[in-house]
Amino acid sequence: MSKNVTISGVRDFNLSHIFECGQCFRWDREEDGSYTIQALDRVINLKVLSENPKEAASGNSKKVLAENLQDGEITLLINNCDKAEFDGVWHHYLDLDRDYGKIKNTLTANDDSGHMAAAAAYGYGMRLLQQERWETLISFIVSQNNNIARIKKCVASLCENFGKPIGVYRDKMRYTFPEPEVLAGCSLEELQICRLGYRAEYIRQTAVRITEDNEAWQRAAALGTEELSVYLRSLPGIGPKVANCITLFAFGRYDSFPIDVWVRKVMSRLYGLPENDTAAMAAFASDKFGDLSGFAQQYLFFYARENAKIVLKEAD
DNA sequence: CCCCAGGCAGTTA
DNA sequence: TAACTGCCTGGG
Repeated sequence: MSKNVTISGVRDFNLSHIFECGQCFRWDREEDGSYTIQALDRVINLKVLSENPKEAASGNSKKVLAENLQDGEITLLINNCDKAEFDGVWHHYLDLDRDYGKIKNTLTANDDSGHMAAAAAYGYGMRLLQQERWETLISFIVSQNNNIARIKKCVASLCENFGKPIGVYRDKMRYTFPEPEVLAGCSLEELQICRLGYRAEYIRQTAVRITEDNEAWQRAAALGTEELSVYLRSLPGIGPKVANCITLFAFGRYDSFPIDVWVRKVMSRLYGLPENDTAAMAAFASDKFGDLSGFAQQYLFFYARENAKIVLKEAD
């Protein structure tokens, strides 16, 4: 509890944009604005010590769409973690080696509509986390036809009921994400303790598949993006959207472009593509965003969802 | 009480 | 292959 480490000179880093853009589900926003994160069989608390002066000066950054959200350096305070652990584990998890300013510039320069520029400015400090494969796979099966509040509860319940305790932090016992063999050994009734609904059967069957043919699962990481996607979609409960989330969030395939209801709205109402033509949307992303499609998707998704009334008001 | 949430799978035409 | 529909659950 007393271990601390500070990291200064961090650019393009905004806690709420990173954790509330829907890529991960095991975090809690604390009263002081810090975030407690559970991942990699560990738990830490992240706090931003020095705010971007320009953003702070703007008063309410949520209401400002563009100019005021320029880059600035912040200092991170990480609790329950020492320097060695941060360097060895969390630095990579938080994707701190990547230059997001450069990514935003490239995406913006390739889109003269101005929508990408607005979305990237709005989502200032968003980063794609380098998440664990197995946890991400199960979490996004849970996510289908579901809302974020309930997804978080389901995932937390899976950990509390079937994970291993890793100690008390901030007055709560923390647990690891359950291993494939554990979920594979659960009956449907046992899994339903977590209120997973019809997704319980998908999770059980997928856990069984991955346990029984673990080699295929291990080999998947070496596959090309399309072959990886085919493999993932062969697992119960994984369709095109969930597969794209997994390749993007857990396998670092940044050419992935998950198309969900929000991205569909953006593509149709901002970029003028036919509402139901996901193939055209995928082709558009591939052409316009290329190897940076995943970053574009996160900026656009977050921008649309947080500003639905403003951004998507035209065409009802 | 109704609507629906970051879809998927099975069934029709 | 495109369109249609049911699905667990609980938040708003």
